[in-house]
Amino acid sequence: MAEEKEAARWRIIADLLRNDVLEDHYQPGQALPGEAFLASEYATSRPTIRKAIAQLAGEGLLTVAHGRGTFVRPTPDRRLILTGWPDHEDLLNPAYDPAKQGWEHVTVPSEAERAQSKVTPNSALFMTAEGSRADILAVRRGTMVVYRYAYWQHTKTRARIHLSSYVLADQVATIRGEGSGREIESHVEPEDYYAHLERQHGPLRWTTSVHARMPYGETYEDLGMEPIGTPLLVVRRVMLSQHGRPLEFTEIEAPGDRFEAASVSDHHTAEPGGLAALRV
Amino acid sequence: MAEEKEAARWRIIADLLRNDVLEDHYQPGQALPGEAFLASEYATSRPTIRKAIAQLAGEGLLTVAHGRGTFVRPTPDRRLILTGWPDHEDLLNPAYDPAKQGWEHVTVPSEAERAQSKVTPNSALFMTAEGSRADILAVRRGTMVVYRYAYWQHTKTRARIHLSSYVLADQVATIRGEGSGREIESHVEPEDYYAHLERQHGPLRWTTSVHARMPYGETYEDLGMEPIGTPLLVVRRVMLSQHGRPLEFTEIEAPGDRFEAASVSDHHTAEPGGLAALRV
DNA sequence: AGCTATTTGTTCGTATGTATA
DNA sequence: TTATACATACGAACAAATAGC
Repeated sequence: MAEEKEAARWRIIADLLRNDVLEDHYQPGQALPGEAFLASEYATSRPTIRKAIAQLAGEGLLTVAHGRGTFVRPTPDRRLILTGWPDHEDLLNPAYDPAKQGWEHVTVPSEAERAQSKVTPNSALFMTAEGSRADILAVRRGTMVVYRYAYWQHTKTRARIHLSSYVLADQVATIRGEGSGREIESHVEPEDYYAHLERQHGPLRWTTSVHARMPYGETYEDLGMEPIGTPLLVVRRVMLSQHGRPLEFTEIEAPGDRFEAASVSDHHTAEPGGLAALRV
Repeated sequence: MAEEKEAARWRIIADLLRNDVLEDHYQPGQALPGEAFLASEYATSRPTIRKAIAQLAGEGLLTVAHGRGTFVRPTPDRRLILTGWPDHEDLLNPAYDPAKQGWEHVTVPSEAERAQSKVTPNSALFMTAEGSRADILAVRRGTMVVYRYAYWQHTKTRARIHLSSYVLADQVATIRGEGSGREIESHVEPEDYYAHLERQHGPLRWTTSVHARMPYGETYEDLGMEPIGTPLLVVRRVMLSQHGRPLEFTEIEAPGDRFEAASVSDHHTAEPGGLAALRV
């Protein structure tokens, strides 16, 4: 017969605490007993209690606040990011006003630090495509693209998102030479990117994808996320020529606990209430 | 002027190690030096190193294996879950064969444990709606629904997903009485749920939503996920009557590092290669 | 404003257990 | 079997953030 190998103590305690949280033994927002109290309660040491709490925080169930206590994490309603709408706007167009969807531009902490940088929100920067950017646009690494970005904040809920866009550079500019000797002559203004691409390649096709990953680095602060236990939702919309060639893609990064992506089969009926959702 | 408050040592080390990983200083799959070595390398203690490593594991960058070492987590290609297709099949229909999409039924660890349970995959169980299930179907908690579930495994990649479905019980059965004295007379077989609902309420409308959360409990084992640092991708497809009344919804839970949800604007062109994607 | 009590955060040393090669 | 690696656990001390007076 199989020996009953007992689980680690911190795991047992985590299971007990998780049960208490899921069974509404503690209400959302409510503080748990202090670590010292729990340690004596479960006849163990503080490090063991902390390990159990860290586990539940990583599962998104608890939030730990230095000097204040440990709390059951409230689960806010998720705002909608509506995909698959018939019309596709250039959200990174400098002339685009997010206010009509209930959003406003914001400056995030990491931007404030590098204020002297060359890149600024909604400006267009020529750079080389690397990694997944190159893959999505189906070009070699090193191919030139135009990068634009912005941070938006939802006016009511103050939830933030990060938007970025990559346009194949040779679609909007003439590039001479190679490497560092490259010369770029832009002949399309960022205000006209989408109109220009549609004239050149229309009718356009679009694909949308949604995935999730764990955030790291400055993303937490920039998007005002919980430092642990919250995934990052990534929505990508790719513009394709009628022959299937990728021309541009827009990426939205949003805190996974505050947003969901949704689509409806019928666009003529039942628009979810007014400014509630972001259409992308 | 602002005092430079130094970050915690484990945080500094985590930043350094993260840089090494992201800069491909260590290759995916490669082992990092042992904890003891790193501790002496950074002139600190093993617990501090472990804290830094735990942070990066939570960010999905490292995988720690007991007795083997710490490794850079390989990022597998994500399989597609294609949403918004014109046809909507009942994936929980006992007659539905997942093999035609390249999948097979599997029994997961938590099922094996409760083998004597009344619920079995692809059987229909009458139960009461609670929490988000009730919200999605827009019914009061306690309203009866029919619950079905299954676990599928992708034949090639062995990636697993969890499917479940909830049908409003009064659509497929007659319910007499209240509470525990309730009597249920089912007059539609699970094989005919979708056809029956379409006859009663067609033409149908559909919405799809995608969100992410952190998994907990047995989900890790059941879906064969990394125990930390991987979000759970949740895809929900809701069947609505033409008047907007929710009748059923299907939910897919998938490991966030191995799946993404995608949709295309044009269904007539460029189906992504054969059996590659799950259409939902 | 300052002081104090409370609570979580960081770090170390140390010991022992368990999985893997 | 042995060596190596990670896992668990305890105790202790001090730092830092917060709340209340």
